[in-house]
Amino acid sequence: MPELPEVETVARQLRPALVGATIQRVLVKDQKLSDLLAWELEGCTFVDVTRLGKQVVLSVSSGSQAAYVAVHLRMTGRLIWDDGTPLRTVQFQQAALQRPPIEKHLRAECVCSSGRLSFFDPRRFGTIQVTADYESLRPVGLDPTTEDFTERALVKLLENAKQPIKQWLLRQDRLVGLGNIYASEILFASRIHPERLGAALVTDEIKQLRLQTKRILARAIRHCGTTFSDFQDSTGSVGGFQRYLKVYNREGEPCPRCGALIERIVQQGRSTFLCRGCQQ
DNA sequence: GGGTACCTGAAA
DNA sequence: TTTCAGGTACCC
Repeated sequence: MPELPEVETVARQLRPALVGATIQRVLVKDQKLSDLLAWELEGCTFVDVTRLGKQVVLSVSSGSQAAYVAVHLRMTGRLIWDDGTPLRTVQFQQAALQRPPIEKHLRAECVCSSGRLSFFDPRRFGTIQVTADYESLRPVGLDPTTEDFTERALVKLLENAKQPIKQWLLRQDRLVGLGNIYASEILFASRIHPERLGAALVTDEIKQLRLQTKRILARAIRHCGTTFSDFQDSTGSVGGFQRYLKVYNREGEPCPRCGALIERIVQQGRSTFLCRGCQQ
């Protein structure tokens, strides 16, 4: 589920709730996450929640000791804070369309003084890593929401890109944070055909690519990672479902820009959506 | 680089 | 029943 904006949203929403809470007990329900137990997290206090790439990083400390719990949600992970007030499971809008999390999918839990932080993950792809070295968690790819994502930097990264641009955008060792949905959306907004080779893009296209990447990510973050729906009302109405997405999951629908039918192609085993009218 | 594997559940 | 899923580590 989560690409950069969704992970950013989770981090932002958890931060104020979690900071200051002290961990009393750590429960691990899924053996794959048992590394968690090797750390003495009981007694530690949450001091920050940040995002690194697509990971949510929970910073904890106990006296002078610091540790960092890096949670990668992969496809279906969810981090939910429950402090007894009405449960805000709506972390980002896609989540609002999911069922509420169920006990069967609870993989790990952190019981705190003021509430509990639960990690749900039906598909069990999610990972949790703990380290004392924050820098070791930093991804190699460039974060496109930072100032370092300049036109020059993108030009440089694309110089040797022998892959189709869509596949290249998904590489976390180049840019971090994009996933299958935003990659299609960004290429549509940039009017670049997803099968163009990265190294073949011309200056104007690279300009657009950078601009649209920044624009789309910023807007998505502003909307709390509202990738799929634009539901605003508390009734949970999904009338505006998918209004935000221009091409993703819209095969056969008319392109909102030129009216041509949106197509779905498969690249490296994954769906890409495009408009041939707009993306030559 | 390109398939395949990892898992489970929802939808076709 | 089959296919698909917003991610990535691992194999050749």
